[in-house]
Amino acid sequence: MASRPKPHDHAACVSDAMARAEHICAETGARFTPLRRRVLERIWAGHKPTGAYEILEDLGRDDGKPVAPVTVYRALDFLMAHGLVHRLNSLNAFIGCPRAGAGHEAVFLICEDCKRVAEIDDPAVGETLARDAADQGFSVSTQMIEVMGRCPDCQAAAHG
Amino acid sequence: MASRPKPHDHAACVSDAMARAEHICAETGARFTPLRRRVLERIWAGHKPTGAYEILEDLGRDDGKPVAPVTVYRALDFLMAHGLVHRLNSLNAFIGCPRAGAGHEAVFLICEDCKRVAEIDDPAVGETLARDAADQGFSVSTQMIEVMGRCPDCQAAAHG
DNA sequence: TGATGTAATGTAACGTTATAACGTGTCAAT
DNA sequence: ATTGACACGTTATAACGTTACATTACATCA
Ligand SMILES: [Zn+2]
Ligand SMILES: [Zn+2]
Ligand SMILES: [Zn+2]
Ligand SMILES: [Zn+2]
Repeated sequence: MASRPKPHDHAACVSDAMARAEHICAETGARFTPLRRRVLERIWAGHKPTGAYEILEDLGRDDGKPVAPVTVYRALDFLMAHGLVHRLNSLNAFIGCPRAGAGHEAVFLICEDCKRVAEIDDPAVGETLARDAADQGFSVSTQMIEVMGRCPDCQAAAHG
Repeated sequence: MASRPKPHDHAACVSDAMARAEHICAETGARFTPLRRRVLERIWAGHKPTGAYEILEDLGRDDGKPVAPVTVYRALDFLMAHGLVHRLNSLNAFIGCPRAGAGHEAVFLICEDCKRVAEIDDPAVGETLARDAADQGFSVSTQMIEVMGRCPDCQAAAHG
């Protein structure tokens, strides 16, 4: 509790993300419907990996009317297709992309303690993998790189 | 169908894997029980990613007596703990490790067409990731790197 | 040998994650 | 108004994974 390295104005962080989404959808002619907006908002709200059923429950809580799984998954598919969220395969969860729009190969640093995720983008990683794949005659379409470990805060908290 | 680049003597490939498993378990004092052996055999049999329930059904078919999911998962946990199989998170499936014993950070090349998987091990990838993580003050415990794309055979088959 | 402790497996129920199949509403272009 | 594309609703089911507790196998030692 001593230091707060990054104040992280989360309200701004969320509204930025929504504005970016709006912009991207407008550009591509994609329909950023209320449902999709709500799902994206919900994902950004906690700023950490969020399960589909977690979203589902929250949407249902918001306005009584229960939501079906498929509804959420469809929205998630849309958001992923437009690069607005990523799926974390090791967690069966989704997280907002802080660099939406840039068609990127991301690397995720997932804290095993607090579950927070940092998305970094080192082109060298993708290049190395592409080269390795090419050596095998393998042509790459997409990558999934998830690194588990401990974030700085949680290391400090464990003050080991 | 024209060329067969690698004849791949699969019988030998499987029996090698089983022998390695035997050896590793003997060394570490782990019990390579009949159940665990059957699960590992089943995974190697197809030489491609195999779902837990696929294994489950085959075990049940073998000797009438149905097998419960938990039984399979327990065996899989054991096999993973001893580095004999890997889990492919993007497929919810398991595959035998061709380099069992070496505690390694593997990279998986997964063919989206034929589902075959090549396991490669380029230390540079892990090093780069570790450095990237360190830059963020993040300490790495494990990694998961899965590359989707097309294997040489399937590229040839599509003769694009 | 039989008692004892530990690891492995059996059994039943349950929980979580994801998709299939088909119907209805919405909206814009012709 | 008709058409067609797309989003969303509804229901059911598939696929994946775990909890809790009972039983059995196996080694160790009194
Ligand atoms: Zn934020
Ligand atoms: Zn943390
Ligand atoms: Zn083989
Ligand atoms: Zn292939």
